[in-house]
Amino acid sequence: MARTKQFDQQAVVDKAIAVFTAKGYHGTSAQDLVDALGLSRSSLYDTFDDKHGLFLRALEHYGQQSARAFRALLASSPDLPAVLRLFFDQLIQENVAHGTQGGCLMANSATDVDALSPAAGVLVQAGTQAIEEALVEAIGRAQQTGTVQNQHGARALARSLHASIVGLRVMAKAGASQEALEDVARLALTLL
Amino acid sequence: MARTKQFDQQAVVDKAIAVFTAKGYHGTSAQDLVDALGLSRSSLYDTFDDKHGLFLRALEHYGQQSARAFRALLASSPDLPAVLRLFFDQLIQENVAHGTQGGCLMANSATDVDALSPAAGVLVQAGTQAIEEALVEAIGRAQQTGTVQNQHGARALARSLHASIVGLRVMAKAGASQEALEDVARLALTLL
DNA sequence: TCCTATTAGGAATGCTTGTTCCGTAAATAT
DNA sequence: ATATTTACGGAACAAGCATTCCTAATAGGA
Repeated sequence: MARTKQFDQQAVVDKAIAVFTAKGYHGTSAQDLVDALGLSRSSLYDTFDDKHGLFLRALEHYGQQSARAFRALLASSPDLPAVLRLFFDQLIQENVAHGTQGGCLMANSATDVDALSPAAGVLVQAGTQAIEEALVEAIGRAQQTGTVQNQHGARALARSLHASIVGLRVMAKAGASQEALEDVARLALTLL
Repeated sequence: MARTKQFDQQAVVDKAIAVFTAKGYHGTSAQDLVDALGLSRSSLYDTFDDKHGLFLRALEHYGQQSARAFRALLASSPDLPAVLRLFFDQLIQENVAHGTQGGCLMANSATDVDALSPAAGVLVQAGTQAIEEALVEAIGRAQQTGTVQNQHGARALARSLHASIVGLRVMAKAGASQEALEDVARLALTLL
């Protein structure tokens, strides 16, 4: 019947994730998006309704993508503490390499969730919950095989670890040193 | 020689802290500030140069104020774990009462420090550092009296606790349940 | 091949933003 | 008491914002 879309919608959303992560929602202008995504204003508004619609899509996609990746990582080895140590190391290396730049769209959005929409709040809650569930499952499995001690419940451990991960990310953006981040990671893992 | 300022500069900065905390820097307009601070545009620009100048003042003042309050709290009793438990309880109650609203201007600013100025980055770094130092001193003292175990260094413990506090705040804004926040607090304190 | 639905591009719009400017009122120093 | 310096309030400004609309190009179905 008609012309097909000339751009990969998924790829555009990925680029939008990068822009929103770097500049924040309010700090990103429509012009910024047009420049970075490589499509016209009209296509942008036709496809995503408006700036906020694109942001929601980006947030949703980021949440699903990061949860999936995290779940895969946790399942990649039976030695959960080792996997998490690796995860923390990578996280720290990223932050050392990129300085205060980069970061987590979910955490960034959480801090100004009031200034965003209720819909964004729902997505943030869902995203963080998904990470927690992934950790709960992995810790539960590791506790059954004796890889992780049973002193604390799997869910409590998951929440604690998650808070440490989030805290580490924020402290990294606040300009913490590599040693500081390593201390955070090391002590967080002693709870397992 | 001339007229004196008719408003309390400190009080104005305090109000600005509240506005910036609630709406974020980019989400706060000059009109928002005029409405909330109760002074005219010209007085605002005469006194603080511009919006960003006021923000820096607010950030600096918030950092000093919260560090001072935190230091006082930590010194209020020789039983450091009990004091910190109380601190966490208060933090959780605040977040339960006010929902996702409120929060920490320092943490909020840290997440979009890229979109702000280098000067803001310096203030964020100084603010977080002050909190860490307060914790290091208090933990060091508690370790000497045997109130806190010596298994981990004071600085590592301070950094770990700080990350948990920050993580807890962000998770609260992300819509975490009271039980989740309590789990985070409880496990963070087991390291002492 | 022609028709038509739908894209892309970009000019145009109205609104909000941060900031400045000016006339007026007020307070202190002499 | 007066002069002078300054804060004050609000109107005014230019720039940037998100969004819409119109036109021309394009790709697929008949």
